[in-house]
Parts: sequence; C-alpha cells; structure tokens
Amino acid sequence: MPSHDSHPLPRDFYTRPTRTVARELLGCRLVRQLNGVRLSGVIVEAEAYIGEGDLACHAKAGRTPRTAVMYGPAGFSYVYFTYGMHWMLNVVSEEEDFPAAVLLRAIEPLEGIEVMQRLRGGKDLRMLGRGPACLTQALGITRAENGVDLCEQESGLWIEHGEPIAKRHVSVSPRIGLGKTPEPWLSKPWRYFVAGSPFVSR
DNA sequence: AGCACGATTAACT
DNA sequence: GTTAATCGTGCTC
Repeated sequence: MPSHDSHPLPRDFYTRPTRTVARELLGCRLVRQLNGVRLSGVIVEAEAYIGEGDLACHAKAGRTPRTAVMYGPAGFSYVYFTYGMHWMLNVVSEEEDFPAAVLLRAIEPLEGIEVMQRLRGGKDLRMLGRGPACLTQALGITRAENGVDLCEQESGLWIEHGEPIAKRHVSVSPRIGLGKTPEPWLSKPWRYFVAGSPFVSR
C-alpha cells in the first residue's frame, strides 16, 4: 500500500487483535476535517485496551451506555470524557461483541498547525498533540465525535496509511495512568510508541 | 440520591 | 514532586 494513500483505512484494518492494531497505527496519519480545514498528524503513541477481563479497560463494567460503542463493529470512534475536563479518542478494534479499543495518546502535527495552535491556546508545536487530551483539543474532538465511522470521510475524522515504523523503532511499555488498576493488568506492556520521538507524551 | 474517582494536564513549591 | 481543576459514570445505600 502506498504511503501517500489518502483514503481512510478499511474496516479490515481495525477488525484484528487490538495489540496488532495499536502497533500498526504507529506511523499512520490521523486526519480531522474541521470547518473545511484539514488537520492531521502522525500517530506516535497508542495503547491497547482489551475486553471485559482487562481491568484497565472501561468494558470491565460490562455493556453500558458509555461502553456500548466498544461492543460494536471495529473502525468506529470511542470518545469519552474524564477528569471533568478532558476528551480521549479511541478506535474500536476486534470483532463485533468483543469490547476493545486503542487509545490514541500522541500525534506529531503535520497539517493545519496554525489552527491546532489556536485550539491549544498558542502552545509550542511540540506540545500540540503530546498526550491524549492534548490531541483531542488540537483536533477539536469532543462528545459529538463519539461513535462515528472512521472508515467514512463524511465523519470528518479518519486515519490514513502512512510511513510504516520499522520494528526496531517501536518501543513498548506498561500503559500510562492506570492508578489503582490491579496486577497483572497494571504492568501489561500494551503501550506502543515511536522510540525517540519528541512528540510522545511524558 | 449520594459518593468516590478517573486511560490528564498545567501550574505550582 | 505535588496538587487543583471539574463532572460523567458506575457503584453503594
């Protein structure tokens, strides 16, 4: 697949094991069409949240209004609100009825940087998409973007193929911010990021 | 109906 | 390193 392919990734890309999806999303381009302006950035950090048995995953609470979209088909967005002020963007993975998703934690800004800077309150380029809540703020993503189909450009939000990241440049670690999540889930190495990228969080 | 807390961030000491 | 900001969600009473 050419690296300049400007079509949304097909649903088949997302209908796979969540860790595979998270790993392969690195290097892909997250695109946001906002008020006629194209904003985008390269995904450099992502985490897998896998099923009701993963006690760090919101689906541990079972099927609720909030988690319903994770039980649906892959390739849809799961956007949730937390800490009273932040929005987080996930992409649903795996087969229908198996609740799992990939949290997008950081992007390297590419297009529409001036608009992103305005949405972020005039922050430095490096800080625009460095963290899951920063990324959604930079792209103008909130409640309205929950449950949209990322395989359709009409959603105004999708992901395109990009420069694949060589395996030796992908680092793995435990997921961030899990607080009092019990072991073994707390230490599962399900966070993937581009080694050495200054746009990775923390 | 009430409550504890969160897949965070920015601004402190 | 510590902490306030701020509210939807899920759990308990």
